[in-house]
Amino acid sequence: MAAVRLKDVAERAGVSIKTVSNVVRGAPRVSEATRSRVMRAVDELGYRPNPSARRLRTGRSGLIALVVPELATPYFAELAHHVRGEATLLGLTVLIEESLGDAAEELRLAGGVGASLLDGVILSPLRATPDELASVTDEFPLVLLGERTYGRNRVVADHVLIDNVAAARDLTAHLIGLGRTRIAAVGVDRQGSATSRQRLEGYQQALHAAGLPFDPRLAPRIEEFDRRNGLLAMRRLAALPAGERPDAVFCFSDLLAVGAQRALHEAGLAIPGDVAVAGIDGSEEALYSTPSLTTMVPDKAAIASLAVKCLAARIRSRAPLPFEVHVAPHWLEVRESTSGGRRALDA
Amino acid sequence: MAAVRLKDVAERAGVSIKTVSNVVRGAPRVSEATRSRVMRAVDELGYRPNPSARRLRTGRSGLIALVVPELATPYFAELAHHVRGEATLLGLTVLIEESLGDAAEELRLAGGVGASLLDGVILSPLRATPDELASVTDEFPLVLLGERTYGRNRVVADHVLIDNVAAARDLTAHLIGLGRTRIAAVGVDRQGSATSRQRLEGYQQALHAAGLPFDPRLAPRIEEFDRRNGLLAMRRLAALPAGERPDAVFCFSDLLAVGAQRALHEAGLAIPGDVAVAGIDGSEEALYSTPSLTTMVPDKAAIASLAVKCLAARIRSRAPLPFEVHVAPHWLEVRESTSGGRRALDA
DNA sequence: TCGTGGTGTTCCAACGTTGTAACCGGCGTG
DNA sequence: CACGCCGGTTACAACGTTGGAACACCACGA
Repeated sequence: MAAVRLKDVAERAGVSIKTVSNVVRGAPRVSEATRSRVMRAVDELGYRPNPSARRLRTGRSGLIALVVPELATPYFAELAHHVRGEATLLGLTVLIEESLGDAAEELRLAGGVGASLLDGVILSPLRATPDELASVTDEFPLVLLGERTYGRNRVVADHVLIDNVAAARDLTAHLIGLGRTRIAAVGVDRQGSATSRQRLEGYQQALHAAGLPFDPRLAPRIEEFDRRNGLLAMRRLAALPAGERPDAVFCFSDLLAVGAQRALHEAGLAIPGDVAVAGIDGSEEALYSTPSLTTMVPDKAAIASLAVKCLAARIRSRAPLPFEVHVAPHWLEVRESTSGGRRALDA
Repeated sequence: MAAVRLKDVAERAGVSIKTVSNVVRGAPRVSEATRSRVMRAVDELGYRPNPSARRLRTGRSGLIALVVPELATPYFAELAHHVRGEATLLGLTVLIEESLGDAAEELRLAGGVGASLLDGVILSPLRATPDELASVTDEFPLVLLGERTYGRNRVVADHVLIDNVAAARDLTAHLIGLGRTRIAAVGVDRQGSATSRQRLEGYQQALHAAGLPFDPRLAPRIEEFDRRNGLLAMRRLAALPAGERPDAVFCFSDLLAVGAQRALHEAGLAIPGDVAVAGIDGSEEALYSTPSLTTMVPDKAAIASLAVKCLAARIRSRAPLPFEVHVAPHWLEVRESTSGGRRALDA
């Protein structure tokens, strides 16, 4: 608490308030003598600048928000972890918000909540469309994760993403490479989110390249990317007549894959003997599941780093920069759920 | 960004700034006529109060922090989710911080970071001792999760916790009730955190009540409550000579249990046939693991609710209230990892 | 000796809000 | 009819900080 103000420090050091302000902000034009004298007074009194006053005066709060659909989703929790770390490096504080998959809430949060509380927002949109978000983006620094403009040519905001189509294509190709021919895709959502569409696209490309037909029955619709939906979808797939049952499942998230594994376990089907399973996210949960889960890993550290740096740059320059699209790397981790066997993890 | 101020609204409504302020704050002494006129102006201009200015004037920011060791831990992610929900109900915004298990960082964050940014803090301490935290607590609203004073009689802060000793005792008793006699405890940490000590205590109480000896070799020391430590600890336990190997494992977290299950899987031991496994946390991951994991569930919603309400009360009353200790309920979920079988989840 | 220029410091005002006190008008009461 | 009271409104100052202009000081060259 200790309401130590610039004024107190100034009196102690025998200089004016403004000089103390100059020192603590690291402004130039301060002699070494006064600087050290002021710093000593700062340390002795334990002065900490008042963020509200600073914000009121400068219009900058040093506060950014990360908006994710759901914090308890491992992927977003891990991402939040990385974003926080990256932001701390840049002297920014991160406010984490949940949209809970509500489009209106996403739009509200994209605009900066209490507007003048935040300098900028990193948003992982689930329902809100690029067009809707475009209205915010001229006035307020906003970086989008994993979305991309469709339909129109113009980019409406900064984007950081992985190549979802390629990731899905490569993962499907991996399953095809195992000799599987009836490959299901679990993750086509009813609302038609961009992520879902892109992964379906990659999946279809891989099927097509291998001369395999696309069977809509193997691409059931789901509501959310969570364990429960994976479980329910896989139960239905496992219940298909013998010849029509899939021999591999490409899940659009690790959580879906974990749910699918559970359904296969209940149905008494072997993984990968009867059905191979793969996910996307690179969550630690996937590594430790039984069997360990093959997954396509987005480089979360890179995504976080690019997003924070991009946002920081946009905040710094008030002038409207052209929007950028950054693509983060991804890679495949092949594990027991597609390769079989029982290896010790190197943990 | 639409810098609409009280002044703008006042001009539009033809009243003074202060009257507008009174209206938006819901202060009494405003006639219905002016109230509606002002509200209309507010809506038309899209006025949003400036949090920084408000905070500067009132000393309240409506911002609280939740400090957890690690966001990517499912338990804390779920807890954060609940805390956010509860705080939103009370009109508070939550800033989520990670201490990364560093005592100094915990102390710094307990003090409110930039002090004057936050109204209060909910801290889940891992390393910092109650005595260290006591220095903060007189000056700054602080609620602790899951710690409790030891050694001294005085309570140094508000606490919200579950009865860890009882939870551990009941869970161990459950394992004993299955007829197991060599029950390992995975979760004794080197730093001797309060949580770890309390759970060990409950474990020992249950052993004692059943007339079973305490074998220190079955209570290996670990570093963290994560999957990796569970894996490594269980590997060592599984490598014990036949007669000394445990036939059940009580893990102090679900993550440890998941790691332990993985080690048993690698060692070719059956769960629960050879070794029964149980955890604490009630994470969703535990429900979907293979086999599904018996776990002691802390009522996270209750913990979050109690913590937020307690903190809000302390913030409201500047006067030093006596410290309170709230105990949240917990219950046992018995699943395949101790009961055997293969049931369909009712999801 | 006086300017000149640069360097270091101070003074003033303002950011948007709210608490306090003062103000105004109308009503009920003596 | 005068007075006091109270509901409703306004004026003013202050919260802690920083940008800009003004100011003092020193060394230097004219």
